[in-house]
Amino acid sequence: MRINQGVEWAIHACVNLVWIDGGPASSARLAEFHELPPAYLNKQLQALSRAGVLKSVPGQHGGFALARAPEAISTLDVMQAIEGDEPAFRCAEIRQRGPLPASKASCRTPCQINSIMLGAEAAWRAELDRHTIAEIAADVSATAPAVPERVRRWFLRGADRS
Amino acid sequence: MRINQGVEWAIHACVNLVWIDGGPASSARLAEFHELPPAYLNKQLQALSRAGVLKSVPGQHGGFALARAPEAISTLDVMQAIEGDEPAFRCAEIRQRGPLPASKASCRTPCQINSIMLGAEAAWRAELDRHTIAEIAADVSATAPAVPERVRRWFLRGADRS
DNA sequence: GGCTTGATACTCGGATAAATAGTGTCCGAGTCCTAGCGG
DNA sequence: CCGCTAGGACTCGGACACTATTTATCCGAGTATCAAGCC
Repeated sequence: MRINQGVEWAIHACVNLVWIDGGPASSARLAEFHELPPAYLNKQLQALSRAGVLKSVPGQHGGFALARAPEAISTLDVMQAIEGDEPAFRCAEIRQRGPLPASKASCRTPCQINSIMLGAEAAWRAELDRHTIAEIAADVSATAPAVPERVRRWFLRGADRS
Repeated sequence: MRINQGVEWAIHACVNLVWIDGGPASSARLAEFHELPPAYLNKQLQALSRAGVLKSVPGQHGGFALARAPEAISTLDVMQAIEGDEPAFRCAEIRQRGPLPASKASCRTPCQINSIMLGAEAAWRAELDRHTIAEIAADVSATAPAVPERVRRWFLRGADRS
């Protein structure tokens, strides 16, 4: 089992967007900042756009911008946007197969294994939901106060360069 | 992201082993009970054996048996035996790359994103660790009291048939 | 009759192929900006 | 001088290859069982 690399990329991108005041930045430029493959990052950001986390701005000075306040974007939102909202564990209901299948009456209640797995995933998501993009940005600027301004300048300089 | 199907199979297999009093059952027979590919289930059970959850008994009337009491086997144990113990989220430290890499002083503290992700996974594992094989078996026999005995008979009948 | 010994049937165990999900790339549709043209 | 228009450059967006992981399978090594032969 492995979480998509894109999740990490997307969160970093969102944090960077916070520091440039949510203003639109192109996927190419966001990718350049972390030496990522631009087209693939673009694909991830598209997913975030579809999920309503980001909004895409077409045109020359377009790009991706935060769709709402960073306090209202949790890491879970980003995660689900990229991974999809289907659970990691999918019960195949094998208890209903084989020479001694579970009776239909038994299957009225969901499979215990499934319940446990889904419960654990719920705990996992709840923990992710407790942390927002704004919180991450605040943490970083607490440990390295100069970073946000430097990042902002780098993105603006790029805008000037064009 | 997707959890290995083998996890579900392995837990079902463990529960069945509880009902036949932990006695050894061959992977072929365990597979037959749920219409699973025998060789592949065998592979999963091998992983559990390596992890010390099951013990393998070679020879004619051999198979796999619980290595310890079902109360001492959590769903997390089974999960980690099959999925491995490396975290689902692996930070690539992309903050250290690109034109504006994070300073080494900043990297003294772990990446905030990584911390959040690992914390969420810890919550997930903790939840899985709260449930044991014995608990699942008890739940099933509470909703369908006849099942354990019927399963036990089926496995024993198989032993007789040989 | 009891013990040794060999064959046998069954088990696990790891090495080896298909299928699927993740990773990465490409080019087209659409939009905004800019520069030139006419009024 | 001001408004209109055509062109261009840049953006997202989804369709198309490539790689790694998961899924599935096969055959060999090893062991307990069992039966026959020997003491």
